Amino acid sequence: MRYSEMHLPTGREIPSDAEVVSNQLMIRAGMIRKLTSGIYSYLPLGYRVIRKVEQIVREEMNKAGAQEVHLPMVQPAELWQESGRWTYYGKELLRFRDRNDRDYCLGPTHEEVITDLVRHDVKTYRQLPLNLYQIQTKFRDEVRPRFGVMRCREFGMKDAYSFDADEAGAEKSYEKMFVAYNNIFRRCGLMFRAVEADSGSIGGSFSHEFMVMAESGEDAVVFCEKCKYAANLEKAEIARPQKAAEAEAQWLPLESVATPNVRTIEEVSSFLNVSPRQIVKTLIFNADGKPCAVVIRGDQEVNEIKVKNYLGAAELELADDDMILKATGAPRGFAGAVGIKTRLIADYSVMNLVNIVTGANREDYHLKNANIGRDFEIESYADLRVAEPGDACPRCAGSVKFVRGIEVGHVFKLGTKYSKAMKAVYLDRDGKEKTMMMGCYGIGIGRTVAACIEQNFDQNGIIWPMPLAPYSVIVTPVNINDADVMKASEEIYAQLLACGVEVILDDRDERAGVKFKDADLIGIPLRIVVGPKNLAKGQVELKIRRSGESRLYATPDVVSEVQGIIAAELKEAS
RNA sequence: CGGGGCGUAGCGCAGCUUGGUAGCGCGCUUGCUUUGGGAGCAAGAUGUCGGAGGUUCAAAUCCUCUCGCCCCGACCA
Repeated sequence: MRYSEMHLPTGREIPSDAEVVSNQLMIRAGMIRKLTSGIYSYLPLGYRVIRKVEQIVREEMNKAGAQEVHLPMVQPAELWQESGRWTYYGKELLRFRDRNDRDYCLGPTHEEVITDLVRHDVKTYRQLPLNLYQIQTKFRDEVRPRFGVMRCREFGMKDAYSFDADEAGAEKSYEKMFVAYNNIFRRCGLMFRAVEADSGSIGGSFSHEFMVMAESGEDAVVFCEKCKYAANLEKAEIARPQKAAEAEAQWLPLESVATPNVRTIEEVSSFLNVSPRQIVKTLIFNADGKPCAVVIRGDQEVNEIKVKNYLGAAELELADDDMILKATGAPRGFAGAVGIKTRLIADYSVMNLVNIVTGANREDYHLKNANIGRDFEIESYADLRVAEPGDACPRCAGSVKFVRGIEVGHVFKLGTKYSKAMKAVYLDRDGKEKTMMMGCYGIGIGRTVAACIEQNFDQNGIIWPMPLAPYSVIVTPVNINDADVMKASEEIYAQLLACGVEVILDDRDERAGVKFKDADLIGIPLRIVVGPKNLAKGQVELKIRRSGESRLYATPDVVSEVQGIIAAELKEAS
């Protein structure tokens, strides 16, 4: 394409409301424009990159045996009422009415629609397994959109849904998608990691997120240096410690101490001059309306997702002052394990503690030397805390480290959550009606593009990996008023086009500096600079965006050289 | 939803404290010169100062309300 004819509005200034690099660069490079909070337009350059990702996704999904469909974005309330999500989904579901006063929503995801489709058309085990996918616009009315297209309200997503006759089949479908996702992100030229993830209320033991490693990532990833274990911090397991030998001999007499207005762990620690490791924190949670106390060592944090999963609660939040008062008989800040009137579960971290400091369930008092088995009993011990760097790996003898990541894909087994609620059944070999096993698999297309930029940029702009580059090459005549320079540039451009290379000819009447800056900003991997001095010697310059390296080639050779580089880089990522 | 910040030309910003009818840089238009890392000179165009109401002889500036955007938190696929 001729640059002079392109709609490619690049900008020198960093937009004032763009926080992360990818967002700043996407705006400056003329890829996107914000329409309103969390809603973006893609301009020609940005949309080309989107289509690159989509194409890779299509190829790998098709290769994995999935078939592409296109489902409606506007969905009737009835379907969502059937699955139970009309009430459950909350405010993120954008609802509206049509002229006949019927309720609809904009699809934030498509389990309902796909399940409705499949239950209608699939009647026998002979039609299974089935995997259908689409690439489509989703709308989620995010509380707080941010980071440009990384967390926005309207976004392009590839979502796939698998239907299987049984658990073993579902397992296989999941595996296939897992492999396909690895292929997709590798082909996109990304540094990523598949990590174990919380499957939450959706259920099922298997769930993986595909994380692109980037400092700006919203998620923390925990991984082991020795083995392959990697998990989202939300999910990261803590190994169960050994129960220490009985330490009753060390037990000191229980003691009540006045601690006026001393509530937090820090306050208790300094007031009583004991380490937070010797204090036990007692948190009262409201689990579906019922109180439950969780105790954990004072220096550690409770992972609410673990608590929620452990209790099997639909809703979990910290109890309000009223519930705390009822459960403990004391105001916030003095809850303790001894004599509490609720269920009491404990994190592993308190298992081997003796002579514990804890709240007294009495205003302005704490207890010293509380001991499990003498002063209070724990209903059960579980892994309820947030992992920390240096924790023992739950799978091997190593220890874990933390990195940050951007979630670009998520695969999980749904089981029969939707098929059961919506009666997606089939007749099995034995003539019995059975419920289909489902899986669902998502990839954020725009987010993948943004994540790629987060991993590939420098001070001058974006550095596209070849597979996602909107154009592979830009031909830059240094001066369009020099007839020889223009003639050579046009020839190279025409030859590249003829070879099917995606190429820009920067035929603008701009100074060389401007053209170089723009080429760098939009991140074209290869640049052929045609200037009068080199041309006089029959040469042109080939500059590599990523390395900054530049080499001179005889004019007739540069086209094949470029083709070679492109082919090699695409192959490397395949 | 709680806390904070910001809305002035396409973009980035100043002006507001102390009211007097709007400015800078980039970009844009025209001309001349220049031409290998965001050129120079000259001449231009562009604003209901987010909106509504109020105070005042006079409001970008002060007051009230309202809308939008951003950040932190809460919440959440």
